[in-house]
Amino acid sequence: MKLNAPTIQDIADYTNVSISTVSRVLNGKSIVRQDTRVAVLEAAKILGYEANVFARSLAGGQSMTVGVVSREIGCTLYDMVMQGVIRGFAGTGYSPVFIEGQSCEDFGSDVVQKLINRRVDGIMTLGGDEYFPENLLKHLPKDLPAIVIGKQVKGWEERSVVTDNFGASYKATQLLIENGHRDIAIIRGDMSLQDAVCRYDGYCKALEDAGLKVVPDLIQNGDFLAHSGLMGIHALLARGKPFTAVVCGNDQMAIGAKLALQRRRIRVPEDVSLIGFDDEPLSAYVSPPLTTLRQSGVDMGRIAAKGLIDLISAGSCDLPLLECELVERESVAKLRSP
Amino acid sequence: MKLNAPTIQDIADYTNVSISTVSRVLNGKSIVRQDTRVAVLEAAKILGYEANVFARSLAGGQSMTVGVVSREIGCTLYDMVMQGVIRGFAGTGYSPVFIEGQSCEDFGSDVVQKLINRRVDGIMTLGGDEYFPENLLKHLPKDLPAIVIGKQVKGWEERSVVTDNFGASYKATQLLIENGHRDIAIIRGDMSLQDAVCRYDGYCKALEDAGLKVVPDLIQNGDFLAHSGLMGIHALLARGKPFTAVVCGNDQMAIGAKLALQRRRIRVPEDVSLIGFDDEPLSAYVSPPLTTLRQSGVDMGRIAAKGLIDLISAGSCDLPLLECELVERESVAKLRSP
DNA sequence: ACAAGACATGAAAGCGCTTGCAATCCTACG
DNA sequence: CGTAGGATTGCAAGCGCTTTCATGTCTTGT
Repeated sequence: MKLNAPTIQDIADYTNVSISTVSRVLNGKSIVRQDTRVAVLEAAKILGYEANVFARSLAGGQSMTVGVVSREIGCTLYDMVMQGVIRGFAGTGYSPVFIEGQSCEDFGSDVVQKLINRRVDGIMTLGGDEYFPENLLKHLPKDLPAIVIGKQVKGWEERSVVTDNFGASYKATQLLIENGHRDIAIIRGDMSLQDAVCRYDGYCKALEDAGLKVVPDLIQNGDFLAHSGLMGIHALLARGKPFTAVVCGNDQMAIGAKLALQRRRIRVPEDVSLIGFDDEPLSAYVSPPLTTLRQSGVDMGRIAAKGLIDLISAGSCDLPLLECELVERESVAKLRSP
Repeated sequence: MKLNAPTIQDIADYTNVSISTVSRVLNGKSIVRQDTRVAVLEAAKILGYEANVFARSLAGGQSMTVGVVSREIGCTLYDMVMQGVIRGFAGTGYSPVFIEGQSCEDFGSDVVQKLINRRVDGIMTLGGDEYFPENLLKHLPKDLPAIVIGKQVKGWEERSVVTDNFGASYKATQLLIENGHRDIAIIRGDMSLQDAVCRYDGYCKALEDAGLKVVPDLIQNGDFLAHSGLMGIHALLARGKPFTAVVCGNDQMAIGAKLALQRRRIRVPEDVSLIGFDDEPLSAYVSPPLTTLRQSGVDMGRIAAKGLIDLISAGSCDLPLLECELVERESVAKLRSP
């Protein structure tokens, strides 16, 4: 527990070279003779050297910290993404610093300034609504590596990790259609968030491709929380327009919807089929177990972390479009012949 | 978006004092004449000065970072605690740095060294098993502010934020007893974690206080995940010892248990009552809605963050013992007269 | 064998901030 | 009015590391 950790000076003494040389081999960017390099590296290992992040950063090197900026937190998926980010950076030497955005207007300059003051080596944004990552991104120094998670932003396709919400929702709706359903309702998530609108679009497209109509009375808004799923069913029912299936913006709402249905003595899936989104840990254990589309927030976070590190160190990264896996459980059933 | 943020030098120039003086007023620890102080502060505000964390830390000041060290993550509650911690530090100037512990043996010196290298101003530990926070704590420099979350450690009573698991579990069991239940099973959480054993102890005590026996055949181990709740019911049932209620180590397991029960055509709560722990978002929406004990991980995190800041700046903190609130829903019913 | 490069390395100047020590300025007191 | 002693402030030395710029050192071509 030495409080005075070894410095490059120690390594220099040990190796009989100057600290400049030590610095050079440690950074690996300049040319150093092979044997010197080896000697220094060895000394570093023996001495248990670990760079002082503060000194390094002060001197103009990397700060080894990356900024993670998110709009207000609260959505389960993005909580998981943050976990993934934390784990993704664990052991890499980089530490994520979280910055929560407040006002949407000033989001740009304000936050960016904070980030710059912190001397972050890169940033990532979480989630997205109408303005969010864009406002910030446009204020960013163009050479600051950045990755956006959870929103498709024009010009950032290469540097974003997003799940194919549209495609997944399309698949979900299609499953319902294949099971004979024609009157398919939807309880949408918070439409100010891109995830929600993509999922809605997928639903519409699937309907259209099957020659079905999108009927306004079967569209209900929610906010991604269970309670809005529950209320959504009541609202849908109140309209009098019959339906035999509903695609929900996420599992939380699906589970809320399920409860509302069951409370009304409407059986799931015998009377109406339900499909969710996310595959939360509990979704497999409600009754009936929820059919859903699996998406892993933790993985997104991990992938993003790796991507950002690549971007910082190599100048480029290779990010996949995340597909959702359809998890068929018991909340979807074939439409009974009327 | 000035990349060259104002420095104390700028303030010094602006105010016609030396940087030493500026530094002194900014740190507030030394004596500075009132009017100088005011002038400097004003200049700082006008210039939009924000301290360079790296320089400050390098020079021996605070690093404005705190270490958050946790055993392997994965438990929902502690995920929430981390969220709370992040939010708790948001806007305070301090940034949490997360360190995940690997091997248990070396947990002490190894991690502490990392922390020291990072020059953290304080640390907090998350969760606890047989050895965890202790091993680390004993290697800590005695003057490094620290707070332990989620475990009661001798000598750290004043500096820990823990929920009264024992009391809460006692209450849960008592509720069952009051409802006429006598054959009360328990599905415990991962007993290597203190939370789980405290809850088990509370269960035992409540039983004993009511003149009931703790019967081994009604004790089943789980791991806090839903699946273990499901398996737990099967195991319990297989033993042939009848029971009319089961207290579960957390909501996840309770929900798993519920599914297993329903699958076996055993009704909840008519045939067996169920009580969980945590009050997860979904727990109110399963059917039947789960009776449980509410505990807020986010609050724990927030409280801990505030506490640590107090500890760092004031040298002391005042932390409450968190009580759990009994949330009565529909998974517990009076025992039907046989 | 000699000069021109190509290579390697060292010296030194900071990065922005804290702090021990010395210098300066007041105040009260004799 | 002179001065001791505390209140304020300025100086300067780093904290550990990156990065020119300059100095050697070693190859090669002829």
